[in-house]
Amino acid sequence: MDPWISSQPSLSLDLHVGLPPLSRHQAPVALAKPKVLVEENFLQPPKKEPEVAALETELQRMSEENRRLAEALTAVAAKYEALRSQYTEMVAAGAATTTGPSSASEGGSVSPSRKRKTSESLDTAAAAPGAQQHPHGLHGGQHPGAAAPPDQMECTSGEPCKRIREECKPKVSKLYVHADPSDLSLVVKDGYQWRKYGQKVTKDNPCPRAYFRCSFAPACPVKKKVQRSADDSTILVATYEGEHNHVQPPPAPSQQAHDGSGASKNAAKPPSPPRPAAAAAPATPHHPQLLHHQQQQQQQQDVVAAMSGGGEPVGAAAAAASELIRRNLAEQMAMTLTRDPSFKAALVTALSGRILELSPTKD
DNA sequence: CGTTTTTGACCGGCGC
DNA sequence: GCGCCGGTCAAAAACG
Repeated sequence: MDPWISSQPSLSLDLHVGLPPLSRHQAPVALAKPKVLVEENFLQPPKKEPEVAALETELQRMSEENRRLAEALTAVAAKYEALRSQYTEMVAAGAATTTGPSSASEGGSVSPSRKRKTSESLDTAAAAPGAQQHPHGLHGGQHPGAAAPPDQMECTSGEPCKRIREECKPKVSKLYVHADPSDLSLVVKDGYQWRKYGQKVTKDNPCPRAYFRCSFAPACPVKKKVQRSADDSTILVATYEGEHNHVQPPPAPSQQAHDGSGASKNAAKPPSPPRPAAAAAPATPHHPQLLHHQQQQQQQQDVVAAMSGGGEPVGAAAAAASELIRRNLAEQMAMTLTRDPSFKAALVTALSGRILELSPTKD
């Protein structure tokens, strides 16, 4: 019987547990826990109609599939880590051979502070508290806060340091955001709080470049440069340097007042619509890690384009490479999501709410 | 009144 | 050595 069930077409646990093709790689881990919730709260009714049985079977099947996918994901992650460490070693070896033992060689001749006034060094000292322990932290990867800004690496020599600094550039990412042409503000909403500390007109671009610093955490080394594209003034190019060593600020009730350089007081500037504005660019990410993934995606797509001979007809090999890269990216994004505790919590909350909503006892 | 933005000046890197 | 240029500082102004 259970008229409730038959009257619930949405009983299908319509939480997208039934993975669309694309999410096949990302769902397993994230859904593992909520699935338990479902089983505990949901399958207890003793009576099992055929539909329920079918659903249960389906659920089990998906559980199995999820497990398989989770294993595959783990394997891929392991391979990725191995490759990454290989790459890191190669880069380190390259730096060692071209520059020698670096920092020690010329030590001492450092300018005590590259800043102007003498008191400045305090600033950098305070800005690198504890967390910045990775002298050669090549792209901190998934470790938020494992990144030391290039300028603050404990390298005290001249050239070697420079070279290493350049090789650590991967931590610089770019984000292209489509902005309303009438909106003159250089505001890129990315979920963080930014404080503008400078603006400059650069040579190669008539539009001024704005410099932002993360204002949420005083010691956060992340900097952001925002400038309109020289080619298309409707495109804002945001360049991020470094990685946040703190959690993302809680989502503001009124988002528009929080990100983008504390735009709350930009009365002189036209009020930008709260909409994140992301037509030409990957949608404004609320998770900076996603942002970085998007950057990586773009970079890797560029690589693919370069591999294909830039302009020449793309061969099957390039297409295959592109496909491979897409898959890898999807997997990386899935890993990022599944590692994010807040994402899991949100998922659990959503599932719980949904289940309660559907529950026959709720009435 | 506290915080943020503006903006001119300063500093260091780099090319010539 | 010199000049250009990008990045940053910091005082003053603006804002809520």
